[in-house]
Amino acid sequence: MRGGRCTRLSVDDRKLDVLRAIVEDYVATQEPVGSKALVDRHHLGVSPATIRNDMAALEEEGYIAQPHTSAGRVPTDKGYRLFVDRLSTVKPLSPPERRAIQTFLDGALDLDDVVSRTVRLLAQLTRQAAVVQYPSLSRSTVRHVELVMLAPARVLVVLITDTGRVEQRVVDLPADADDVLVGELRARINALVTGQDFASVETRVAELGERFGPEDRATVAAVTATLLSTLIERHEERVAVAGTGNLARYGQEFDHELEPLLSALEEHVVLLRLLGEATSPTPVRVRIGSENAQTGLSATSVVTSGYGPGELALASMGVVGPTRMDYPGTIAAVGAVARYVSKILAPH
Amino acid sequence: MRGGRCTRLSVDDRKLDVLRAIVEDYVATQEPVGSKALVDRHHLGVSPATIRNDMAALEEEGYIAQPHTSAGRVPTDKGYRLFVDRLSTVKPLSPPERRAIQTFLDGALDLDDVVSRTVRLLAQLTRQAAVVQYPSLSRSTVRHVELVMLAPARVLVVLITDTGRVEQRVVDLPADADDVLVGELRARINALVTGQDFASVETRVAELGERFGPEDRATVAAVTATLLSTLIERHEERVAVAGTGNLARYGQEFDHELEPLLSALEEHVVLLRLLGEATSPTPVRVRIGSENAQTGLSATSVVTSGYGPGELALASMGVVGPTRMDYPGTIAAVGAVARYVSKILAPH
DNA sequence: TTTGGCACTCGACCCTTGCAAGTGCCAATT
DNA sequence: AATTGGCACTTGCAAGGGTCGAGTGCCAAA
Repeated sequence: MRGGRCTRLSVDDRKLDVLRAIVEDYVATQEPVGSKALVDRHHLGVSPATIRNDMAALEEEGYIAQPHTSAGRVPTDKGYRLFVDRLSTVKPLSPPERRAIQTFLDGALDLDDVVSRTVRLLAQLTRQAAVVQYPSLSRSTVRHVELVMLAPARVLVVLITDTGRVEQRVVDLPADADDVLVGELRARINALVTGQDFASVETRVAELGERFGPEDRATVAAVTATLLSTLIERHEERVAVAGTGNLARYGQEFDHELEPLLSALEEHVVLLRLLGEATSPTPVRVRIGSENAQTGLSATSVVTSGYGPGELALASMGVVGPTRMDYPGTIAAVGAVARYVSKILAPH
Repeated sequence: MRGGRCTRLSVDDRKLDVLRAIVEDYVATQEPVGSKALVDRHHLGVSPATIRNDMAALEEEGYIAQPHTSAGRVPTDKGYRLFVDRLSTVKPLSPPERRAIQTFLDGALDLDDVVSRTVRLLAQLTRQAAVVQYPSLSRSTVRHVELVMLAPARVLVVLITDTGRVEQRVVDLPADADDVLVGELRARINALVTGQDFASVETRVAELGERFGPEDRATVAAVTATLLSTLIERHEERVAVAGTGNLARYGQEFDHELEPLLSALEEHVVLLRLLGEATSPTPVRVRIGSENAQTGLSATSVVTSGYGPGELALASMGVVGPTRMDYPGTIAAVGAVARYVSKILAPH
């Protein structure tokens, strides 16, 4: 009978098929799925009893589990992982969804607007919570540095990057300064750093003090120190969040764990760790349940993607939801949005 | 017996006393409160039966209601209103709370930092969701306007206010411009608007075009238009939110209404309407349940206060929570934080 | 290797019952 | 007139008990 009358699957192939069916059904219905329901909904050519054997094996191997002795099976984190890695095909977005991405993002005015639109778009498309990291400074180049005197011993430092991002800091100077000194400093800094990327700025600015008289060195040092700390500390600091309300719909399911989840979504430090360091824009990354235990979100899955103009990603964006999420759909949405935003950010 | 052996309350006074007791007990226990429990916990010198009569009267007048025919009484919005207006005394903050406010806010670096610390502080003190509006531009004065050429026909407009706020916009010019023109424009704009408040800027900038040659007028107009729209549109736009997780603790109580609430807390437009227009920093304002029905938050109460350096408030901050909240404590916390932040923002 | 049958488990649901809290009313008291 | 104790009534809630159904594991047969 093996390899017989029709295109027959080998045993292991069918087991994987069963796992896929379990994941799909469970994600759709939110209820433990049993052997009978499985053969009804998917046309596997075998009887429930056969499925039961396969399920027992899958449970043995840790891919599924049963919440109660006599209930259906539920995928484990390990099961979802296998599903994502080997069993799912990327689900292409529907034309309306594609249109939504375009119309939603094309009207963006500046960088802030791009980010805020993106995060709301992601939340809406996936019906989950979305997180978007502002493009990091480290990979951008400096467009302009502006110094503005606020008081005799206070200067506002404004840093403008080629991605249109503006960072500001107030510096208290060790001694009073005049417009001439500040003007000269502004000119020299700009001559040194305009067009440079972050790493270069660090080395170039260091030598700056030598070109000024000893009496001004402290002032120069204060300004450059602030400039550098702005670059470093605000490095990848800011994130935008939207769609937390979508998680409340799953509320019952997270049970009483909703509060720490919402708290975590307000903690930008946690979110940044969650988004991880961006590598290259293309691949979408999935972390499932216990895989992000360090961040205290072991009940959730996270789907992220880097984005940015070139081949290198400037930052990350992603979606946070229950482990029982529609992985193919979410992966497709995050990937599509990340690609589109990257295109928008490309130099024009 | 009236006015007899001890300090006796008149009937109406006792009814109010009963209402106060009901509100306090209900807020503390979250459970409908009955006549027996009332005389046990508060030493009113009368029997449960008497209290029952008073409660019947209070219900008649709409201050309390019973969820089920034979359950205890629960305050209505009208009851809370009376409680807040006439029955509650401001509960002074505990010394640890005062210390927390100081240590938490004193380390703030710049305006962004003040706002983000404030909102987290409020959320922590009240154990509810907190909202803080960034100081509005309209009451601030202009410290400096900076123009930076990004490309021959693109200029970045940066607006710096005396509160340390920085707003930015990119302008596409109708024609190429050179550094000379931009430099002159920068000088003229700053001469006109530095130190002026928003209302003055609007009139002063209008005449600017006349001082330039006809060929440059379109360029000048583009820049000034952006400057004005920045002042107007970003008017009171930004808000910070924290503590949404605290609302999840009340989760059961909001029942399935948690999702729209979380969504509303992400809609800055709604929040701004909620905070309302700030008048003067001092009085704390309370909106209870149905009183803010327009914003779709009729199940919640909102406690707000204006804040800002002078007698006029620059912006508002507040707290959103269930109608069954600890009003005296919340009012005290919001008031104290608003006063402290105002002090920090005062010119130094 | 697959299949049908069968006994077993266990949560979900429904119904009943008892309980406790709370109310409203009334007659008695001060 | 206000207050009080008593009493009957309502009603949600929790506990107990029985049934049902979905699902499993195992085993013998094909």
